[in-house]
Amino acid sequence: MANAVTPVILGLLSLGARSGYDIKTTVDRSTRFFWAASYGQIYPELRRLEREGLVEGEDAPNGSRPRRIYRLTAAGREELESWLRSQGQLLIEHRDELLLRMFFADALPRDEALILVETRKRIFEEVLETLHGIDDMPGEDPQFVDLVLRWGIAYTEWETKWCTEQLERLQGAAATA
Amino acid sequence: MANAVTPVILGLLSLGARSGYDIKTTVDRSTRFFWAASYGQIYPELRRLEREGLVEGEDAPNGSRPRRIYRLTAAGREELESWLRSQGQLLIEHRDELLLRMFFADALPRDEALILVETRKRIFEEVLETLHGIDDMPGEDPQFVDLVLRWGIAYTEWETKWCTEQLERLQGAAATA
DNA sequence: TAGTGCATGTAATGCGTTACATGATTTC
DNA sequence: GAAATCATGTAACGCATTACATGCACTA
Repeated sequence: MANAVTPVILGLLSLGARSGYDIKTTVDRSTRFFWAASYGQIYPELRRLEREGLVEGEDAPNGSRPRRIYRLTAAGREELESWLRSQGQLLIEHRDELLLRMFFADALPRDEALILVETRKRIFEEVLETLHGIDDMPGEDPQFVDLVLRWGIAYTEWETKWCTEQLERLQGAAATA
Repeated sequence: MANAVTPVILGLLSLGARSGYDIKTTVDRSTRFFWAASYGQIYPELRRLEREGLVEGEDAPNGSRPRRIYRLTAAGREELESWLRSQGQLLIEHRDELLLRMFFADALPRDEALILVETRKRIFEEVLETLHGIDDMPGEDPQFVDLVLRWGIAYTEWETKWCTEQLERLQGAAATA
């Protein structure tokens, strides 16, 4: 995989032919929660993948508005499957500024520190609404696409639950202190 | 906050004076799970923060081996607190290649797709061991530092539990199909 | 005395995001 | 007819990682 968008492009095309614009739109509704992608990566990579023979582009203009949809070639599907089966080190990288703030919350008075936990809870509640909105969208998703959406909802619910529990615990401790 | 390491540096110095090397070592045992930092960021930023008067460096060589430890100034503490209290958009960004693979697992035969879930479970079990190792390290942590470590352990346990449940569900579904 | 850990530092590299440019089509 | 959406594309920018350079101190 040449770069970070490569598997996203091959993967999304395995679910159906799409334009670069479609890929970006789909990413923004699905993988962006754990794997983002921008136009600046997608368009150059599509052309590179076509040169390499992993995808095939076809002009499909809407009237005189240009449009090019890509489909996976046999070689592209093989490449995708080989990535899915690969054993190497897989990347997990989180940047979570809310956690970072909680980590240093000892520098604040206790009541203000607790607000940070409340804020985290509120933000995940908002994410949960977004995810339910996606879940309610019409159309059947492939099984594992759906599985990952379930994961997102379950994870987000877990986060809000954790915040609630910790707030109770910390506030309880304050009462008995 | 000028860049991504700034809050980490100010935050860690709020817990005690440290050298750049110490900061990197501490980050690698703590925040790196949700906020990484490299030497290439830390050393230049320490000097910038000193120029700005947010930290104060003092030479503290070990024999003839040079060493410089930094402490937070009053201005630095204010900057940290103001960041902790800031209301703006806070960044949450995940890159999780294991989830990405699960998302596209429909491209594989079912039994191989399930292996991806098993792999995810195994990897989080390994992370859990790492975290227990950190937890077992001697020394008292400040309350919120400890809270975030608890978070890490609880989150990782949740991940393994989720994988176990989904494997059971998916294997059960296969049996009745 | 060889290897590991302590300690600082930077240059090169690689990469992704942001911002901008352009223009057609659909919707209100 | 204005605004939003569809659609493609790239140049500039910012930023973090990687890799390298250097050298002392401790320990097996």
